[in-house]
Amino acid sequence: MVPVDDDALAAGWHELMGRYQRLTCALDRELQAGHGLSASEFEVLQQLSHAPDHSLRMSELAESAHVSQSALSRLVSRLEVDGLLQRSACTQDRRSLFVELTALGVTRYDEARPTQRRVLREDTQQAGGCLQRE
Amino acid sequence: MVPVDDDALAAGWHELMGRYQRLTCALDRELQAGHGLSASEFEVLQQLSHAPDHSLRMSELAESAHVSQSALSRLVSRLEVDGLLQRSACTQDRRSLFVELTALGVTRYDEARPTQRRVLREDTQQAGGCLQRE
DNA sequence: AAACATTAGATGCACACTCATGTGTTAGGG
DNA sequence: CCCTAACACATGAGTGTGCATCTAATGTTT
Repeated sequence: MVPVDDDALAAGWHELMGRYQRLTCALDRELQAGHGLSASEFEVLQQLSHAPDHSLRMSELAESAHVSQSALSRLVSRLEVDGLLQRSACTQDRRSLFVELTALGVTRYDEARPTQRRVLREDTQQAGGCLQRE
Repeated sequence: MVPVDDDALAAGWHELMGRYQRLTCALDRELQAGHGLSASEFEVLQQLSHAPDHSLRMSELAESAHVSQSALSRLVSRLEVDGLLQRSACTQDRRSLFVELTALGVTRYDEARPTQRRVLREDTQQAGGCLQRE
């Protein structure tokens, strides 16, 4: 077991916090201005767009989009009002709900994706950001 | 210039989000339960404790703790009520305020630090977490 | 010196989040 | 079967945050 220096760990965490704050802030600003989406909302659309049939259970979606259960419930409500996705019952387990991207949701995601990618790229270049895997 | 794959960038960002959410959640839970501090509040105490005279200007503190100006203003108000720190005027520039850790604040930070380090260590081990620098 | 621009910090407001709990559904004993 | 536990999601209450704006102090221009 490699001995891990606590202070190095704290420094790493501090750096992670910084990068996260900076990126979240930039993404929120640009996605909101350009497409009326928050970073979390974009992330939800992204996970759905990568799912088979553009559809996932709420619980699966919460897991894969790194959003809490209650936050997802409200977030999905908002996006459903906007017409970007829709909930539908799950006949196998009536406790579950499926969330499915609408055509409008697909379009909105496709429009927003270049913006998100651009922000990520800009930050990575400017900050020597270590987003890519080693 | 190395060509950067947009999808790899997005994957890296997704991973960063996950690690941040997981750690923030764990830190908030444990620090709150054990010491009545949020992760942000702990971070502020930490920056102050590493500063000369345990004292920083609000603007410096906001920068180094990765907290927005308005969030810091309220956060400092809370911690001041709790007696962990105190604001004091800056005679050179009366727009600025100094924030200084009180004895109680130092104590509280020293108590909380092992908890924070433990959470970081546990997460790093469990998730192969890449917190340490390369 | 007067007028204007800039900066530091506080605050009203709207909003998203967390926590705890409620409702309805499914699964597992006794 | 019935009763209880576990689960999926929704929701009310409380709280922290961001944005825009305000006040006060400083810097700059003419």
